[in-house]
Amino acid sequence: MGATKTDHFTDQQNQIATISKALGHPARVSIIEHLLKVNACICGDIVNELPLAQPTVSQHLKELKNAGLIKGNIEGNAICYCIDEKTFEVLKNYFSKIITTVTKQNCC
Amino acid sequence: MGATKTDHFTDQQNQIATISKALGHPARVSIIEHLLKVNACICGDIVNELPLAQPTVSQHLKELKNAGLIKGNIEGNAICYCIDEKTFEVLKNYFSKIITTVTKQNCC
DNA sequence: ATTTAATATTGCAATATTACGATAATTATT
DNA sequence: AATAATTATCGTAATATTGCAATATTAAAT
Repeated sequence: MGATKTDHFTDQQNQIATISKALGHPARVSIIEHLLKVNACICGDIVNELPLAQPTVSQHLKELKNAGLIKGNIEGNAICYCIDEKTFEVLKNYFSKIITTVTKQNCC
Repeated sequence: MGATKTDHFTDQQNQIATISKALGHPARVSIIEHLLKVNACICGDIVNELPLAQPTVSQHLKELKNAGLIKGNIEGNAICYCIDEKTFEVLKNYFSKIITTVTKQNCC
């Protein structure tokens, strides 16, 4: 089959999975790091930075945006993309909770 | 094509992507949460908890293990799986760094 | 109104993932 | 040694992802 039965899982589980999935490709991690490096938000020169064609980069940006990891503001005919910390905080808080819960218990 | 050119990205970018990808499926997030819930580490009753067949669960466990998110200890004829905090800490620290870097800069 | 520049969309091929039935492997119990 | 219990692997079908050329869209500049 191959159908992912999202309806069998909680909203939070699906949310964490969706965000994580968006970060599950090195090109998208690389885009995030580039947006971080250029201090202010940047637009289309991500294409020049990555070894990928323009449509491919555009597609990756779309996925990051859908996951809420970046936001894009139209500036003239260019689009200014930048990181959306809120979504990263969701992940960070989730993992923090896991870590503190685990260390309290004795395992294997 | 569809080939993911991992060699074009840094080791850290590939590492973050690999770990994130493993968490990029609600079933695997659900497995992590179940391991967390049952306090001590648990073995095969994950199959009973999830709406998935035994081979599917086994496959998901394998991916979580390959990503370093869980570890499995043989206990008799069963296998005791538990969370490996170290890998979650890698993610947490990475996202923490992103968050602090972003909030320092003014964006869009 | 054309042209130019920047980004998105479409269409398609290659590959990867997901899921599960059937079966194998491993170990404990009888 | 045979059986039962537990987990892994194989094979395979359905679906999703990745990547890019070609093309469309959008907005500024001429």
